[in-house]
Amino acid sequence: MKLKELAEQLGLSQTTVSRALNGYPEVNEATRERVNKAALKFGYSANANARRLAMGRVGAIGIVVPIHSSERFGPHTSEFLSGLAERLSRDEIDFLITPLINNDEISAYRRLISSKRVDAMIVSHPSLVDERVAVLTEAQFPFVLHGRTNIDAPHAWLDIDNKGAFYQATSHLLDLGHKHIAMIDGLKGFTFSEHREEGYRDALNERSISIDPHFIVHDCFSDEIGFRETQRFLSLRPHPTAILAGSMMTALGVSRAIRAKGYQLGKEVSIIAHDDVFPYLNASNMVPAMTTTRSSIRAAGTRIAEMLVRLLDGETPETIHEVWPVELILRQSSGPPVIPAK
Amino acid sequence: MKLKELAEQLGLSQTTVSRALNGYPEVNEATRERVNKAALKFGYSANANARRLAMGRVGAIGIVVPIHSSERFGPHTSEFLSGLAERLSRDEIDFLITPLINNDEISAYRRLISSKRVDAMIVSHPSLVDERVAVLTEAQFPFVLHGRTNIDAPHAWLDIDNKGAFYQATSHLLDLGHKHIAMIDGLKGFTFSEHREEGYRDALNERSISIDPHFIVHDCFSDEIGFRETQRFLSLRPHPTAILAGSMMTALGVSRAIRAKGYQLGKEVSIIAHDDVFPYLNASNMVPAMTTTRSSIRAAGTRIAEMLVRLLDGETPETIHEVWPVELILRQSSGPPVIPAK
DNA sequence: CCCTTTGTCCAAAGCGCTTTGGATTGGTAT
DNA sequence: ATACCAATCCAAAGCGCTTTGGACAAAGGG
Repeated sequence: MKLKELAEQLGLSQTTVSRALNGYPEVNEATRERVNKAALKFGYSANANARRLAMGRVGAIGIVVPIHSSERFGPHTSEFLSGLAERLSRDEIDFLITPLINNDEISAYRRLISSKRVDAMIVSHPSLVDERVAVLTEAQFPFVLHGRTNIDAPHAWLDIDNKGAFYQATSHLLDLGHKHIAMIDGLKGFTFSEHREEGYRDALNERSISIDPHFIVHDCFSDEIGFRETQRFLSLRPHPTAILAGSMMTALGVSRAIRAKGYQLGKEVSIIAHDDVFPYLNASNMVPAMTTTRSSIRAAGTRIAEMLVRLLDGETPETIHEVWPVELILRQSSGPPVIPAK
Repeated sequence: MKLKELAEQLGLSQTTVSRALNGYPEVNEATRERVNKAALKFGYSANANARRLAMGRVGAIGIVVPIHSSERFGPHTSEFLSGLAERLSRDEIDFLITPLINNDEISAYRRLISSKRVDAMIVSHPSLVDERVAVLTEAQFPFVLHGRTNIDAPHAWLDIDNKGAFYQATSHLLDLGHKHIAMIDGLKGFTFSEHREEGYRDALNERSISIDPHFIVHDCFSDEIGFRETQRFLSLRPHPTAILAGSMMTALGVSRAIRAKGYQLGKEVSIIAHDDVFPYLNASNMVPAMTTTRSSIRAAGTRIAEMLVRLLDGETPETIHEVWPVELILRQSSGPPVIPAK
């Protein structure tokens, strides 16, 4: 069933039917109702391609997901997308996921722009100087950045206070009396990793505690990395009495390694993890309950969707950005250091 | 830059340029090369909407993701999508995710069909008699089902042998001497959950062991459910000496509860989990290493993408279906039951 | 009673691409 | 020479929708 046929059925012109369906004012309410009823009855729904061709607007936003790299389609991404979806579905905007294979991100973004298949894009995991952001702003293509980058050009973004989070966590451990604090951070180069490290370093520097490079790891977030690196940490002399974990996945591995060594969490070795709030992995349910810096990545997705809608409604990107504070939630996995009973 | 302009630049007709770009034979190789170069130089890339409108083909497949329900956008979904992406990106097919809010699945599928925005769809988590499958086959819309359903109409699907997996796991536990085996399965109504329960029941019936309804739980897959239900199990008299967990998330909670009770995994209480193979959560890395029934959901995604491509190439759905066997991998979390030292 | 306004509706012109049905050319067979 | 064929290229007709620029009638103002 196409518009033309529907119009014929109703004895109206395509124009009127189209307008009725799209809520334009210049059509009689009675007519509109008649049209709506008929559309429902015949199961008519506009051909999206034709519609977009005619309007120039698409009703979809684009996301490029690298599928082979380490920041792959993991639990963070899916929580984030889930949050996005929550808001975007209200406006019937769906999203187009372009998987990236050859790792040529920039050209993937370029193609997506010129193919006119999306109205806007979301870019995640920025580096300190992110070329994608540069390309998109230059092309005047609307987008929201999840994270921060140092590119000058005005653009919309939302980020959490990663630096503050790790500063807080580190300071808290220092307050508890820890002198040797290790960190398993995200991959080098990403802004969030750098910011976290900054927070960590600032806290240590503030107390004039020297920073041991062996205590800093940059890698992907996984149980395995957490386990392996913690084993390494614990074999050092002196070993760290507290570990910052960049994600809950990492934290699982860290906890495992601590326990494997016969230590108790929050006693011989403390741990504070960053928690993106996964519905299936709850920090407060762990044993012992895990102290975390907490910020829902899902909520961030929802908010970013909100920003995107504002952007598409014509709001200027300059005014759209937010930094979310991160709360430190004290639970049992962090406590004053205890000398291991030898 | 649009086709017309490019054609003018080249002094050719739109027809020729279009054909050159799309690899049609009736254009001189020299001309084709000239066109390709120019396209590259001017950064021309066809407007996807116009192209689709003209061709009737889209270059995207659709997925409806319920975002509020329990089978939400979780780690399973993202691993699966990741697998899909791996294969689809080769053919430059991207996917359109339609978030579902009001839970009116059927009409979401209907809209997606009639809006002509996708060439095919993937449907996941079927129930025993799945209405979506019925609607799609009736509409003659190409799709691949991830899982199985009892709908007669021929359709393409791929499923793992859930029944066999749980039959194997249960039998193994019985071989070890367990008499009281509990199961935390997926939500009631989904085919995979039902199949798993069948496998479990068959194994028990085969040995004439009566089935205690208190030992069977249907719920979503999460750490929390695993923990809570295992606590409940362990408070029963007699309590189960082995627990089947439907997912690795669940298994985490189960392990936690077992340990919290002061029991050792594989001793007082054994556990076998179904492992969908998450890159960030490795069964063999756990302590003790976890016995699992193992089948990569990511690989399934890739294979389903493959099937989809075949379907779009005109292959008939009748011939496209596969059941994947599931391997039981014995590790340390399962062993003969040990009477708790009271 | 004529003129303007307002409320409805319509015909037709795009949107940018693919594809059908030729037209043109140069070469080969008759 | 004539006819025929293959190799190239092109003009124009869609694809199904939105939107511009009126047309037409009823209503209101003088």
